[in-house]
Amino acid sequence: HKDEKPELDPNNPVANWIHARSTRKKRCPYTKYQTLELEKEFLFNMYLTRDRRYEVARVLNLTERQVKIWFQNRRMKMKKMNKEKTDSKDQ
Amino acid sequence: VMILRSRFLDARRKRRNFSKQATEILNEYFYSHLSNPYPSEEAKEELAKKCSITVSQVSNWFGNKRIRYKKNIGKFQEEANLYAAKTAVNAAH
DNA sequence: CTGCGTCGTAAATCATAGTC
DNA sequence: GGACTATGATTTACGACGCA
Repeated sequence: HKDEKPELDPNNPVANWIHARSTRKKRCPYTKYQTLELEKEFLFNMYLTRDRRYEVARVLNLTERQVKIWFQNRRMKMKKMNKEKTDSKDQ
Repeated sequence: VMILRSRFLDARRKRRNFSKQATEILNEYFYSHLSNPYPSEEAKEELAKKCSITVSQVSNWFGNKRIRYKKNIGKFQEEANLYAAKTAVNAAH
């Protein structure tokens, strides 16, 4: 009666966990100025056109990929904030 | 007004440590699923309810716990043994 | 096949609570 | 009552997968 889960780890519990690849870029906190400008751009429009992305990246000295990902993360943050707001309303 | 507003907005970072019972429940789940400590959305909701915290807080807790455990398994060995024993007792009934 | 979308997460960092 | 540590929350950066 000892049916166990499909585990193959002798004594290394973290073996099957999700791990970031070693090639991943280390998180680099953005400056106040960069964040402020990104927020302003987000206020202007939540979704970037390719031209705006290029321009924002150039001005803030970030890559287009970083700007794209910043907007993706910012939209998720907004979604989370909205959810919490409505949840507290409905209780 | 600005002060009140900023206080309200910064309230996100005004935290309270979770209750002892809540931490107990979260740790029981974590150590009894140590080889795959990734609760489903449903499991998170259940844990949130049991702990009287939000689903986001449950996610934060597991994210922090996983990385901090992984970073220093030795430091958590005693805690791991404690909850392993507790789970074993529960399973025996 | 590209390319950007969301979702869930890793890892680092932040901010403060709690402890000695 | 600081210095130090623990802990919850937030910020970058991806991987996986969806869709047009």
